[in-house]
Amino acid sequence: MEYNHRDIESRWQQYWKENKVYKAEINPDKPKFYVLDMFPYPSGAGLHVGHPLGYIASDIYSRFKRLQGFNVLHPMGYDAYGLPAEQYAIQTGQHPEVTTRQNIDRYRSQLDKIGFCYDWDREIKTCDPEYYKWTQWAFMKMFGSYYDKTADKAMPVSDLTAHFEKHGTDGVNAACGKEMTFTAEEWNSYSEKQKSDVLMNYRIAYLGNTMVNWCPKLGTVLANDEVSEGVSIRGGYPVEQKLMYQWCLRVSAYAQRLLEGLDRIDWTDSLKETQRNWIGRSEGAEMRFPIADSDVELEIFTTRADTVFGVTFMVLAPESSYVKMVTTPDRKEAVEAYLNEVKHKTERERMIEKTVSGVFTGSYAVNPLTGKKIPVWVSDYVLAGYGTGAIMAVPAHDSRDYAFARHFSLPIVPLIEGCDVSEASFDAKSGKMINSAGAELNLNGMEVKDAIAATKRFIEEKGIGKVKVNYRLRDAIFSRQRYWGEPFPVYYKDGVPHLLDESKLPLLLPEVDKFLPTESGEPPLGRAKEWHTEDGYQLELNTMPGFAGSSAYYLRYMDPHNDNALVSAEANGYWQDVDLYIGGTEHATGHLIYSRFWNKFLYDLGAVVKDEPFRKLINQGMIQGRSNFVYRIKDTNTFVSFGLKKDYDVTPIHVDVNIVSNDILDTEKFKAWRPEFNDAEFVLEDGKYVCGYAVEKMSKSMFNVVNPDDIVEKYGADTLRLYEMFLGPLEQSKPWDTNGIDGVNRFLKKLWGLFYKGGELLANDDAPSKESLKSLHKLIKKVGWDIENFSFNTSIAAFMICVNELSQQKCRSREVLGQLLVVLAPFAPHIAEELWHAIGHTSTIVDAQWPSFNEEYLKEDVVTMAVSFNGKARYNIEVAADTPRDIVEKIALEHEGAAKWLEGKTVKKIIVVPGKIVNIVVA
RNA sequence: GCCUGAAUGGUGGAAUGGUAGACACGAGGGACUUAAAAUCCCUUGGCCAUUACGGCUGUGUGGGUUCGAGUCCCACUUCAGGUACCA
Repeated sequence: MEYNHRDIESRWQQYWKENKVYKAEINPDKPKFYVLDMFPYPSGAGLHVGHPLGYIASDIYSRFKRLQGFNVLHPMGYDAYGLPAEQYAIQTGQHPEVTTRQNIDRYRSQLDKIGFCYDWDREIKTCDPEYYKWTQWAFMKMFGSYYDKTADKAMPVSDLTAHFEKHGTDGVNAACGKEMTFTAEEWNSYSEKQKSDVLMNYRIAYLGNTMVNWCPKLGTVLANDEVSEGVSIRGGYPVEQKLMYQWCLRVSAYAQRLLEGLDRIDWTDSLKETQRNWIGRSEGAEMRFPIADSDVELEIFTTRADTVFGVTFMVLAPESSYVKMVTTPDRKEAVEAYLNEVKHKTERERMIEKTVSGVFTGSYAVNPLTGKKIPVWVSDYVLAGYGTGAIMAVPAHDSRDYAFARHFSLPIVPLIEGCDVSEASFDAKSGKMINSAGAELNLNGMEVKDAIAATKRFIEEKGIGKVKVNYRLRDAIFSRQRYWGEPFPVYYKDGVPHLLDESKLPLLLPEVDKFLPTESGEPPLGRAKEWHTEDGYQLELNTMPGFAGSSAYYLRYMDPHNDNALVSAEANGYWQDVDLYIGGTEHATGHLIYSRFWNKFLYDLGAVVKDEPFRKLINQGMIQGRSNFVYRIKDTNTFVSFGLKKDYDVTPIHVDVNIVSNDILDTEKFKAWRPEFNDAEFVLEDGKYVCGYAVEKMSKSMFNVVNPDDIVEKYGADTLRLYEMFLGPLEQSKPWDTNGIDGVNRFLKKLWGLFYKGGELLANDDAPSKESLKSLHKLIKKVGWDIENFSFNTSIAAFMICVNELSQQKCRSREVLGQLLVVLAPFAPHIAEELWHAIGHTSTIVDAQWPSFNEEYLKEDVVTMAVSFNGKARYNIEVAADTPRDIVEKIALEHEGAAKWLEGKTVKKIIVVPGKIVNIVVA
């Protein structure tokens, strides 16, 4: 009987499915283990071989944990809301739900062929009302909460209003958009609209006027992580800044907790560092600079309080509200002209040009430490959204201020001993202070670090400013002007937003005639005829962004069909959190921040038991494409082989990788590939046409897409799984190269050959030989260690070695072969299951027990040790494994070769590494 | 600019500070075959030898620590990824 992967794999996949072998249920008698993949967005292109990489790794880990006796939760689902389906709908009129369902079906069939151990009964789709009910629910809870900084957690807004009624803002310590002060009387006299506006300043989900990334081509706003270098990540369309009234989530309130939480989770240092940078905590001081002859005070933020004696001008962001207050009448025209100029520059232009520009406002600020008057300028290098939107400029010690000062010929005062500011600023935070003495504060001679501390202390004492921590992390913009997303459970009554009653959830996405904005520029939901409450109030027209549905999906898997809660206390109490999360790094500053925020919020509510959702996270590398090229001689239809192309004037042309094998082109298939190549001619080398290659993104236009279905059809799922792991370290990005897949396929055939010869089963009940046990236990030890360390590629090498050894030993022991199969089962479950039953087992290998290895079998009787002189290996000696050190030394020195290396030298010392090395140090 | 990470044969990649190149691909040679495919065996970092299970050299560059460094430390070069007028 030959190894027939088609028959074996379909048969066992069917069996696992029918018997619900992978169903996970709460079992308090067993320890739980939750393994999660980042769920995919089902795109129209289907899966290519890069997608399953992480899924295969998590599948191996899940199966391994299960064999070890854990109750494993390993679910899968779809992040089903998204722009591509909607763009497609706009073009074709096809409802996004239809497209999405088709794509999901395609994904499912592709995934099924690879033999994953998902519990499909727990499948979720973010566009399913049963699921998005809980996305809407969480939004309502956020709307109904504010962040209390004293309690350091989210609290009900009703607590806040109760406080306002009694004490106004007195004693309130809450995260908010801007500081507010009012009395209880004032609060009580406010209209409903006014109260609503005030509360928006505190709610965790709030409506706010914010500068957003507006993408006119997509007709929607985008989050910061959906934009890169001034263009949208999806589609690559230009993005501009626009002020809009939008739903936002007060993620910034959680900045400190998001930062601290990183210390308690097992993620890579680089990913944690990326998040730390994104959160961007910086400690500094806020300081007030009064404007001369005016009541206005400029509040600025600085991390370099020590440089206050070197401030030679002030700069305001163009969007800053200070600009109007300080511009003098004679400068009004110039300032307005500048603001207008800046407004019409897109983010992209600003970034590319990076030219210095600005305008003087006509006002002067007074340095509170020196009393000197300094000019106030406006420039677009200061950002409105960070700090206070105003800075004190210290050109000697900040490169941006330096460029500005040089451009406008403003003075530069060095503050650090020995620094040279004739060519560039001195930005380093080290050295001794000079030129920094005022009437009340003298920093001269201090180290920068001490000077910063001294200045902070001084300004707090004098009431000039206060110590302040700033974060770069912004609130998340939560509105999208799109159709294909979760509707907000919100309606408007007299311009005031209200929540729907919880019993009305889920609020279903309505039908529309077209998926485009309305003529009046409203989002697509403006087209829905019945889009209002029973009593006629208008429902919210925006929908939620992509990250809404993916922020808590891991919780829903714990209890996917619960209609009364996102997750029951019982299910959450048992499954707790994700023990292992596998996915790409591209989510580092998007999903992985939002999820952590969302989870912490739910934790504050008491809805979940863990405040960090993902205990350990592994990032699988990206699989890039490997494109092949043919070289056409200019103005001909003749193609020249790679090695000879230098002799001709050629144009490289992408060629479909599926008609190339080991970089050799199948010239007949090439002629048939496209009509224009039908009469192609070739200049060959050694009778072959050799193609060039390049590593590029895997995409249709490069003709380098490799479909997993084709691999499964030709070699089988087990071969695909092994080969994907064998390509290299999981976390490393690498190009897909089908060359080499024969190696792992041969391995599976050899494995099969251990069990069958002809049609005859070879396994027997003979006692296993000592060397077979050694081969086996070496494998068990190695693979167990490898899986825990995600070093799957080296495991596969170990399997190959083991099978070769057992084959040479003619090992047919049922016991040894059985344990080999159990160890292999996480990697190649189909063939393992098949052979497991072939040698007489009746229960599935999925439920077998991971074998423990026995060190006794691994011990060597005789070991070979390398003898080296001054570290250079010279000859080997063989000694019994338990030979004492002094005897080993003696044997090494008595070796026939020793004399040659010892001639005329004296032995200084001998280092013995048992079982490995004897190093003789000679003079 | 800043932050990560990487650099080892023709290729993908192995190596708790202990004989670098496991395992695999590719290539070359051989067996079987009318032939091909499949399968099996041998060789395969470079250089020099080939009477020798022989010598030299070798993990981006230059230093250092060590009996011993691909691995640790310092400086540098190159590449990849992330991030940026964040004061």
